[in-house]
Amino acid sequence: MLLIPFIRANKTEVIARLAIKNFHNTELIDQVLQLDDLRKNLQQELDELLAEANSIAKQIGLLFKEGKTEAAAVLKARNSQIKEKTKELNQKLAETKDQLNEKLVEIPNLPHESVPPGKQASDNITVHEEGIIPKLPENAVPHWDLISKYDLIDFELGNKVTGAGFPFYKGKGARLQRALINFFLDEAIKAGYQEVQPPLMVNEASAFGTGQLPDKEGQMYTIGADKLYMIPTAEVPVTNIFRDVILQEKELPVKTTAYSSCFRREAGSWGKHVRGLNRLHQFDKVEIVEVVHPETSYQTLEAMKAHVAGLLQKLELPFRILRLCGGDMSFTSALTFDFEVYSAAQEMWLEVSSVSNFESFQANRMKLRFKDNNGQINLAHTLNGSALALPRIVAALLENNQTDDGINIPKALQPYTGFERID
RNA sequence: GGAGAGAUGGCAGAGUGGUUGAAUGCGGCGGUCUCGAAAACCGUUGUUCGCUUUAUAGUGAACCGGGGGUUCGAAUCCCCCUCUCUCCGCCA
Repeated sequence: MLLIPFIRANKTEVIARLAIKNFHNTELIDQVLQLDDLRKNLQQELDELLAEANSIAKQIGLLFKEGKTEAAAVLKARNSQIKEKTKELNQKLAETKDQLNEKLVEIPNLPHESVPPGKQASDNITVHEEGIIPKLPENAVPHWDLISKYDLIDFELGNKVTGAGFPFYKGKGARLQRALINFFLDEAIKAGYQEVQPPLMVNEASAFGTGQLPDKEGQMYTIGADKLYMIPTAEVPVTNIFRDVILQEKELPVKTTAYSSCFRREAGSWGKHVRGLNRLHQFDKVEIVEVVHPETSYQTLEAMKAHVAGLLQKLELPFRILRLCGGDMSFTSALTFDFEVYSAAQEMWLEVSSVSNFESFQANRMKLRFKDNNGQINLAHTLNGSALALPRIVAALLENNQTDDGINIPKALQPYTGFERID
């Protein structure tokens, strides 16, 4: 969430920049500022009363020691009255804080100045494109046909055991998955990220910390009996490692990578865009997360992009990078680049990674700070990116590398798969 | 799941109603000493919110797992919740 003093000092700019994200609720901004004023007034009033009560209580203590019980009784009565007032004020203050927070949390992050305006995916800007789109054989087919031809993934079985969108990976299909996970993790470790294996469920506070709550409750699977949420991405448990943490400046940057299964309800999507591996309820992903000094977060964003691009180059996949427009960006992001690979048989670009700088938005929500060398406490910046999401990578690998009698595995991956071809 | 014990500052650990934001030790930071370092010694050491002609300053308030209560006054008494540990049961 945004800092109130910042909103107050830059109200016009805040409104203008939120408009890029198609957020036009200026009333909400005003309400936040008004509630904050009220909060301050109540705080002041309450503090004064409490100060008086404290001093009287001390006097009573002294009077008792001197045996002046009558004088003490007078003060006691006075303090009882003050106490009634503080109770009232306290309640008002708590209510005001709740209301303020409720509103504040509804204001999205400000987009970076380089974010183009726009309403939907078609307004995104392609900033980079590389790799060769392969010429497929005459009888080339989409990955779902290849998957059944070589018996790599069983959707029907997943359907039986769990439901649509929860496939079984089998044989070389399963081994390809495992190879990709190890490849991605090893590359991340080489780039200086520390590996963690996070829990696959998180509590409410964590889901709030990274911004899934209160907004996107519907996106997550919930474990109602235990008030837990299945993670939609490893970003959630990994970033929340740092919730309520004050780091030392010299500890920055903190670079973390994690492999996890991800669970997304994604209700209401049908058609060929969700066919095969294009969209699943459970999928695997390797995520990279960084906590950095505010001054270096945009350099870090570039480094993360380079890392993701390197992975796709090694996998020999044609890809492009998009600068997301205001309307297509997430609530929490300040600047996001999407990576899409070309899936040659579907003749479609598939999103395989999203790399974002959240600046201090998440950090403010989860109170992730660092103490600088002058002893000052500041909010850190957080970033994350997929490096990479598996299913669509698998789809593109299968389609782009198909031949009449098999599928070739890219060289970089062969040490991990232990085989060079699927046939 | 059953029984018991506990939750205090970065860590360890005192504190059972009245200048206790909290002894002491360790760690951290600054200094003295030293060519330098170690040792020793001295000093310092949390977070949040408010106010003060925004001040690496002053001042008020809050915080001893979380929430509520008793009291003029609570880390200290009472209630609820959460978590941790030990033993038993179960289990990979």
